[in-house]
Amino acid sequence: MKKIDQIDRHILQILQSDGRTPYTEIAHQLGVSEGTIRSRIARLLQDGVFEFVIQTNPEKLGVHVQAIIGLTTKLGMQKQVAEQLCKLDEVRFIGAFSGKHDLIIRAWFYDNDELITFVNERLSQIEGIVAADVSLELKQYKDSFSFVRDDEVAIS
Amino acid sequence: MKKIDQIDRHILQILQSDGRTPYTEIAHQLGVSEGTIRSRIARLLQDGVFEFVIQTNPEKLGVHVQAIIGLTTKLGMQKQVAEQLCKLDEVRFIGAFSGKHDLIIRAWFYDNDELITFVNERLSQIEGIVAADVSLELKQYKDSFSFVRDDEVAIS
DNA sequence: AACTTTTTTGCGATTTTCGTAAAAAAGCTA
DNA sequence: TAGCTTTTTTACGAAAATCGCAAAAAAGTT
Repeated sequence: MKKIDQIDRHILQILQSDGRTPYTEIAHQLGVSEGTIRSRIARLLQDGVFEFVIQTNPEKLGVHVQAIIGLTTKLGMQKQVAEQLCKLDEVRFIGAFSGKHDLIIRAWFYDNDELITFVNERLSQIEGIVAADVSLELKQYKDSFSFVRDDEVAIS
Repeated sequence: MKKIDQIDRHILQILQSDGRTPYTEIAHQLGVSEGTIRSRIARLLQDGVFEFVIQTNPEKLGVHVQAIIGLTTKLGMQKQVAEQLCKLDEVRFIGAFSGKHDLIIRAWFYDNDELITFVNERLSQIEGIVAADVSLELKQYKDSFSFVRDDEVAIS
């Protein structure tokens, strides 16, 4: 995989604020040709550096309840539990962690009922989960998923 | 704000797997005109239902360390702490929660040194943080941020 | 049923993307 | 460093997508 340079970072920075910016526009901003932007984006996608996606606003879709759940798993069953969890649409994040909990997941629900049902019926049926520590999200202050720091892009 | 219907959900579902799908292509898949897709997307963006963004792969950008940190804040200072944290580029998620921790944040770093520096120098300088409980991410199984369940989109 | 409002469609003009070959730049070797 | 190879950028016509907007259709109201 080729090294990512300043031009690449600049492209990523522009796309993280609007993933649909035309290549011609990016080219104009960076002072290079459209073809350059095109081939670089193709390479970055090829190398799996980034993907074009959308970020939906949960509230606007009626998703009023989000939770972070710390899970304790039976020794040796962590991977298997994670794989089961991956299948669930309500679960948006799953990670293995050092610390109090073996797995930490983040999930979203239309309402409290759905959350309760999830914990009582869905989680309890997954073999290998020993304990679940639920934290209800009361307010979200920030949520981003693209990592190109402003100070890493030279101002041109 | 207008109600979101099946066509809107279908549009969102397509865009969540490729945020750069041409409107003509979406129109073709749904059997409506390009103009319909265009006006609906304009409305959804207008209403703040979703945004076009990119998702970067942390590892590919040299971000090898991610952590979830549970924070305990001094009573009445939670909002103020959250606002300070928002300014930090390393912090990708901040939420207020019920449960053991008042705030839970997720942050990313190039290496362990940066994480240590973050906890010791950055966090410690924020007025109102009483305790920080760090969990290191060992492996990520899933991470998505668009909520349109497959079963909510009628197969056409 | 008649009227109003909203949504969809159609289509030409404009803009963007795509394919590709030539030019330029960057690397490499002796 | 000159000469050669590989990679990247540029240029530009063809194809495709987006845009602007007016007419038609559909949905909602009284």
